[in-house]
Amino acid sequence: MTSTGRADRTVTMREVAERAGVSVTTVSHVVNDKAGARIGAEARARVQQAVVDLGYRPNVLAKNLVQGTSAFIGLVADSIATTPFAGQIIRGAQEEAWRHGHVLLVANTEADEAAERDALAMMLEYKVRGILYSTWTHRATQLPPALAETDHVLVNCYAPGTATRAVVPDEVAGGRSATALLLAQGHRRIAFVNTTSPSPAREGRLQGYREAHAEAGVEVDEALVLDASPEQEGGYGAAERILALGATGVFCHNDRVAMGLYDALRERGLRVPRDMAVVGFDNQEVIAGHLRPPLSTVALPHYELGAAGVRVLLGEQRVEPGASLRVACPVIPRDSISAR
Amino acid sequence: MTSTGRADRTVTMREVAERAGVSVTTVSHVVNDKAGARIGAEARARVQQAVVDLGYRPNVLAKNLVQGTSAFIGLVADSIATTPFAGQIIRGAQEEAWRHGHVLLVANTEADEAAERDALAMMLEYKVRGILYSTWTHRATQLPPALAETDHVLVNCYAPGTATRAVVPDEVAGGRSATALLLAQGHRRIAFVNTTSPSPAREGRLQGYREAHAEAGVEVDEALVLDASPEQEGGYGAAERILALGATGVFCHNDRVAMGLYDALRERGLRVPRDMAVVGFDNQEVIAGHLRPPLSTVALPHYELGAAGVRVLLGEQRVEPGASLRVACPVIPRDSISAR
DNA sequence: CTGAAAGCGCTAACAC
DNA sequence: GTGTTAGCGCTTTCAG
Repeated sequence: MTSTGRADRTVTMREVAERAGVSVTTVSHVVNDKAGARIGAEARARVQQAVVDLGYRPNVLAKNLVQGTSAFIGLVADSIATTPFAGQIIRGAQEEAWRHGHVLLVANTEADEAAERDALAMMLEYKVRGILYSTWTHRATQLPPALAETDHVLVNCYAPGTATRAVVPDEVAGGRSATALLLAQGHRRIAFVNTTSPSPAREGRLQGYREAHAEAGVEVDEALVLDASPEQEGGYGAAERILALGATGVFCHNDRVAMGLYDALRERGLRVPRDMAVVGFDNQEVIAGHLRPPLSTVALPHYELGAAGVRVLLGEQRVEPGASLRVACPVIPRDSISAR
Repeated sequence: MTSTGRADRTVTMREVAERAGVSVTTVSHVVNDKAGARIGAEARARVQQAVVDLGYRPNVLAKNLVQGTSAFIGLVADSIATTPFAGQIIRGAQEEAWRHGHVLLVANTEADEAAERDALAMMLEYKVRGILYSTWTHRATQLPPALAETDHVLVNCYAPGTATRAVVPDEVAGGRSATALLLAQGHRRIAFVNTTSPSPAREGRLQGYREAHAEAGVEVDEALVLDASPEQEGGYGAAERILALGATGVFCHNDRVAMGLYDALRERGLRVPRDMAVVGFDNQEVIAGHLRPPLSTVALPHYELGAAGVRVLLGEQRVEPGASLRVACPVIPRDSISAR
């Protein structure tokens, strides 16, 4: 009657014990490969056979209960929609959690306060090991009080003036890399189309832009720094000004802005990179990899943010209370900066 | 000493009972708002006060154990990366699960068999109520054996020749809608840039294209049906052929193809929609909403797929064994089909 | 080497 | 109205 059981009625350890003719203790020992447990080869084999025959699956919930620890890590995200970004954070967190034998409980709040309260309550009731509180876009945030009831770390956001640990992208270094890409090609008049909305990305990338110039010994003409809405429309609309400034290269606040800029340039019969070198930010796959020519950009490390968040939470990676771990933004060079 | 407790050491029901001077049963009754339980107003108040004072959070794991039911629903996804699509399925499933008092356990397998086995094992050990098995792109799939150990439904995929229930997008109706959009504007020579990869999307949308023509009493010139790789590059490359065919409107297999086509048209000095009306598919926000002009398209109902999957799993929505629930693909009209 | 027994935090009869 | 009691499936001393 050896068949991989379909657990209509869930098989318990006691049943395995009975079938193997041993006690539950013995079953527990062999199932968990207990270190200091000396089980006879014969008994062990019988147990293993019974496990297979019955299609036994341990009940983690019961195990957690008796051990007083759960292997849950909660991830609350303010948005999962719109872009692949949140998905990457989830993926990074999930895979890293797994690697450490933990399981991710995901809750999406769409920035709704009630949903957030419910989500946290739920996680606390599941006795999570800790909570990752993440936002879709890098920003400062207020901490919901319930977070204090368990260990937590912020992902892609930070709480100024608190002792909370955070994991965020290194915007400054990213801005520096993006600008350096252009500088390295010999560009000296590099426009920067920054976003209009105040954010760490806005400040950080601008600072990076300045630092890169300083490192290269190039003076920044502040007139080259523009603001535009951080979408295709913004980039499209900025083209005129960029051209008027005599820039030969442009660092765009994000890939969508670059996409809009591409359109505007094309309409004027200008070619990238021959007439204008362009660098984006975000590495939004659907866009950056498929523009003509493919867009050089700097990637936002969402996967890494999620993964690092888990490591910090589990104490695998140390971050001082109140400090932020800055994760590097890798450069993705493509064809928009040098003719081939 | 009324303070919202920070649960360093987790507070149990027994402690609440002691503080309130009642038995655990009473606490259980008031905490769960038990229907047939007559608890004195006085005792109830004392319990509620104790709950607050101690910062008590029920332990769902223990509750699940005794009740023999868990509130977990597993969602295994083959990919969470690349696009926002998987994210939307997750979001739909998560929110619908919540609405029914359930919690989503997410596992990402990146199409890796071992990861998939582990994911299923994990979910089974957590005694999930059922599993949603989803793929990133609509397709036929093989069922991993472990799935048979619990209730399950397929999301965005299907298993031909099995009794498994599935929830998939209605590609045919979607293709029909997209084509009808063009037909309604008076277009009679409508090119269809289909994908080169065999898939339900390829067959379904083509059938929809034909059906729409039939309904409008327009003969289909088969020469108007082209194949191209389902990305920007494919659309860009198809422009020449489309123009040669004398089409006045194009239905693109997806938004990315449409984006590539836009580029090619612009390079030739042609305008959308004046010189060519364009309709996409997928409603990939980052693209469709921000092309110039914004692209009319048909949305893939990923959120709904996830939500419907949960409903089917929980028996809220009936689907015959072996059958597929087809979810409508809503039309998203924008400016790419008629001059304003 | 193996088993008996206690108990994790909670619910659900069933007494009182 | 409220308390007692017996488990849920499992781990873990502690005996044998």
